[in-house]
Amino acid sequence: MPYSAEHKRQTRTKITEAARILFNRHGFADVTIDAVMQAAGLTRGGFYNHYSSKEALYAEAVSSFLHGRGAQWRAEAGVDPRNPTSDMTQRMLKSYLSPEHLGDIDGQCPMIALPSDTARQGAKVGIAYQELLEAMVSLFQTGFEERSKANRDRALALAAMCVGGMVVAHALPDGELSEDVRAASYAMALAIADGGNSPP
Amino acid sequence: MPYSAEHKRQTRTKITEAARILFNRHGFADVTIDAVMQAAGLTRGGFYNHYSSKEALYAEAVSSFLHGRGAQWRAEAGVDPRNPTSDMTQRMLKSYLSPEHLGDIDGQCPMIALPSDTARQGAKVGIAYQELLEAMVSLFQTGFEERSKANRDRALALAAMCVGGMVVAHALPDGELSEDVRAASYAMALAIADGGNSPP
DNA sequence: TGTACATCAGTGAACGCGCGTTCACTGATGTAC
DNA sequence: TGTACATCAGTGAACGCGCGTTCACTGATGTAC
Repeated sequence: MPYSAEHKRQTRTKITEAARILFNRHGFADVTIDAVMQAAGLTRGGFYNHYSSKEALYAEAVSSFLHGRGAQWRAEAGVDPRNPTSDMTQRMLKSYLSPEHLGDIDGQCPMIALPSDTARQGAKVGIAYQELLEAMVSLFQTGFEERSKANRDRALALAAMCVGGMVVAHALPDGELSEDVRAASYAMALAIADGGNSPP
Repeated sequence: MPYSAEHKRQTRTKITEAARILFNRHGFADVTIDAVMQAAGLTRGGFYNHYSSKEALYAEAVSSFLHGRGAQWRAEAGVDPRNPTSDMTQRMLKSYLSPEHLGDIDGQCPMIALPSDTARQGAKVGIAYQELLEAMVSLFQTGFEERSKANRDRALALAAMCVGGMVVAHALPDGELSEDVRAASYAMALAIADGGNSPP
């Protein structure tokens, strides 16, 4: 069995990672298979040894964020849901709604970079998006002391605030307004997180 | 001067409106000039009598929402910023974050349907997006009694909550989770709007 | 009032280009002996 | 240990298709007389 399975796995990861970055930068339609393979140091034809279609690649690129770039990013922020600290949610919000995250197109959470592409792709892509959201919601829930319907709703709204603040800031060309939206969203998210079990 | 200016203006509006709906449904890349012109009851070639490029059309399609479908939609919701009532903000939130708005792909606010397309297009598109956001923020500010930095921030965060809740709900394939996000965002938005001048 | 004319919105064929995907081939590598 | 072999990851040319845009032409309509 020439070329170990490990070798193939690594190549596939290189492709996925290159794709994730390019999709973040340019969106689904404006990224070509050729560009992805070149960024991964390979040539066009080999793509179909690893993925059955461009859409399948897209789904995995979104999905890969959770355990790849996203995990690294949580580690840097000192956020670990399996070992929750009292300020975990605050750390998460600070990092997610930071100017650095907004400016880091390549490393940005795909929920921000790709929502409208995602909404129009096939089932696999939607599932990948949902995985990301559920991870985020679950993290917020872990940060709350009590597990209740009210707190789940709070976690969902908090996730919407995080994604919404960044999506809007990202779409605005005016840097000042963009920054104002980000900062206001961050402040409001903190307030929501600090609030009691009932909405503010 | 054959064909009155009025006639040309009407044709242009037909094209823009057809485009707005198709872009909402399928996104920038997956809408062809041919499809737009057909939907407007015209043929491909005439397009460039009205617009200089597909991107210019896109910008105007986004922009047109404010005084077109969006104005109609505000009227139906009983929201008029020039004649503010005490429950204007509540009405706005109820309508924007409603299940109906979420399901109405064709008539949906472009801030929800097209954010990632928008972020990657040219300057005109960004400006159009910003117009929509500013209109929304301004409406929320009008609804608040006092004009202050804290209330502007509250209006910005509220807008982020509205867009975020809908964008996320829109991207999720699981109808139940999608509905939970929408409902939680709506409840939280109401709480934010009802709160005092300080964050909750 | 009626008619010739000029304009330009609209038509539809054609152009050029790039992309997703396929395919016959190559050659690096692990295995059998 | 060394060598022939089989496998399949990777190559790069080619295919087919569709799209944005251009262009020469048509014909509906307002105006001048």
